[in-house]
Amino acid sequence: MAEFMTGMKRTHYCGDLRIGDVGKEVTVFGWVAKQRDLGQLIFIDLRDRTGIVQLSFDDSSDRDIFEKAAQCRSEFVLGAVGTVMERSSKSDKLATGDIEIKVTELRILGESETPPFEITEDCNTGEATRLKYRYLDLRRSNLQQNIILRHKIAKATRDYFDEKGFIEIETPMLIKSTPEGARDFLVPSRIHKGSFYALPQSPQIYKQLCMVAGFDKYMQIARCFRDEDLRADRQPEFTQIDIEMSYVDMEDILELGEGFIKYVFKKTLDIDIPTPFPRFTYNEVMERYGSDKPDTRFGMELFNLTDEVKDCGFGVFKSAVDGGGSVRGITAKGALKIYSRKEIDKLTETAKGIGAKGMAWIRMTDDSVASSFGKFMTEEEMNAIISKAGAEKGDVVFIIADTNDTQVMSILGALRTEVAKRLDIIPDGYNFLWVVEFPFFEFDKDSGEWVAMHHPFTSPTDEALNHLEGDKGKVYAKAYDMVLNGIELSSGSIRITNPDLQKRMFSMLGLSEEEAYKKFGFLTDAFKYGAPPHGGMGIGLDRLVMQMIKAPTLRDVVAFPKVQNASEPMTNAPSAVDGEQLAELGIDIISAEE
RNA sequence: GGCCCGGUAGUUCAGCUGGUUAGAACGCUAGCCUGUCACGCUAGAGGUCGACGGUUCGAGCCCGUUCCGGGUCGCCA
Repeated sequence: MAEFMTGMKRTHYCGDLRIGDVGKEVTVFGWVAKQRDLGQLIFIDLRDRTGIVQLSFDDSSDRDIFEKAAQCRSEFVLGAVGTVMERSSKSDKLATGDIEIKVTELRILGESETPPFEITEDCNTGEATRLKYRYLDLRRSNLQQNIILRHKIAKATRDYFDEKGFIEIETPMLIKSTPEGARDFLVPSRIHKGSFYALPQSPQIYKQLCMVAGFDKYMQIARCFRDEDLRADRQPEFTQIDIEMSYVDMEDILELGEGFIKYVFKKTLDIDIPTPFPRFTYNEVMERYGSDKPDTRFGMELFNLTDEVKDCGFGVFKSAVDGGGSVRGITAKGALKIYSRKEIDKLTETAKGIGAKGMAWIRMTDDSVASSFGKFMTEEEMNAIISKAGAEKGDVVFIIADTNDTQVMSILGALRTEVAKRLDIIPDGYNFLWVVEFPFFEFDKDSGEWVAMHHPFTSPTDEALNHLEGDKGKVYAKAYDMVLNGIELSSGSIRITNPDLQKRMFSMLGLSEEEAYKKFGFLTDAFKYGAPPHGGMGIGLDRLVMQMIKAPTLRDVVAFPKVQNASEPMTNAPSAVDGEQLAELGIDIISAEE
């Protein structure tokens, strides 16, 4: 039977006790991490969020306490009063290894069934089981440290922006659905049957209205929701450090963002991040890394073979070039041993999986140049390719050709990361960079139309204003992404505040004036009453924490995450609700899709 | 929705070409043990081999379907 803690008051956390505390009478609380019963001597490792301290029990002192200690099992909750003693045999594995508590009063405050997995730092139990018992998983010190670091980062974030004069403003969670971009999570209204709120994908519109309202500098650690499929770095609900400020241009925001990163890394990890961050245009990162969020911790940059092969005898290359596309490649240095023919075939399959029609290759062995297409090439052509590739003995070259240039680059971008992981050549470190000058429009091959790459309030560059209605492929946006080690950490833009320009943008996006007003009228109306120029950004807090501690997945930095099918294994959300609840909301029928 | 990987004791895994009673380690239970700290020793309990169906004299293993988990593509303005 569990006992009451009446009269006990904690004097110390377990992990805080040191040799200097010897002789003190202390009271500690925690969980039994381990009990070792040696017959007439019992040790209990007691754990709380700060660490572990050893309790010792001696048969020759108090018989009742000793028997109680013998009953203790893993994860029992204990309260213990005792004297801090220097250990006769010390442990260098614990921070508290020099001391132990000789217990004079012991209470079992909560018993525990045998837990479904051991609560240890190096627990290798499958994630599914751990997520089902997330509250136990979270007892593990490494996960606790993650969550505590997250708290510190959030605290540092508020401190930084507070110092810079930002005001944290809460924006609503129940908002109007605007079906652009990601899918909204919908919330039915009881009072307005048949109508729905949406959960915010970001506080975008409200923070812009805060600028119109005159708050000048806004920030919020804001929860955001997107009803899209999950990834290791994507959860349907996530937290964004959301920022907006008035009377700024892009430079001001980038500087603020860099300052923020520098501050947070220094405050929480004591790491110096050099600023300013390198800056690349969108076109440059695509050409060099095949990605709009490149990992620059390693090289293996893309090269362009279009000129070298435009007249060659290899039909695949030639027709790609003739069709308006390109032929590009990457060179994997010293990869010959790893990329056997069999491994190349596997990589080809990977490439096909991400949209490649095929993959050409060259293996630079000691005495020959083996390739999948050599027989179609003259020696000069082959030499030109090898020279452009910078390939030497021991290297393997991968080449992709397609009539779609962007496709070629992004496939190689994906292969570049894949190969680097396989070769294990990615060094530790934090490589920040900005990607700027994003194209405003993207040509959608399926529909044959130009579609916006950003939300419709993103400002085009000053230069683009002159030819907005001209070549859409040449219009660039005042948009910027902060990238860290191949992950998009932050995205932002300078907004349109000029009603005429906004009208032009809506019409270019194929939105009629009526439609635009229906969807965003409240914002464009607001801009009629004096809108300061403004811009901002949203920094993914979860991704930032994940990168800072080098966690492989977001689930390691979110206390109660969702799994791949968007459910929550502990509570089994989402779940069916009863008919009465639905009726009250005016939702009578749920029609099955199939 | 597509593709890839996985599911055997509480946990992590092994299980040969389909063949007798499905194993190991840790954990758990009981007993012994005065300086352990991955305590040690002895004994023991613990299994719908994810589920359903099929092939077979015989299925953990082969086939089909399905469920669950992970990754990824689509998707994420």
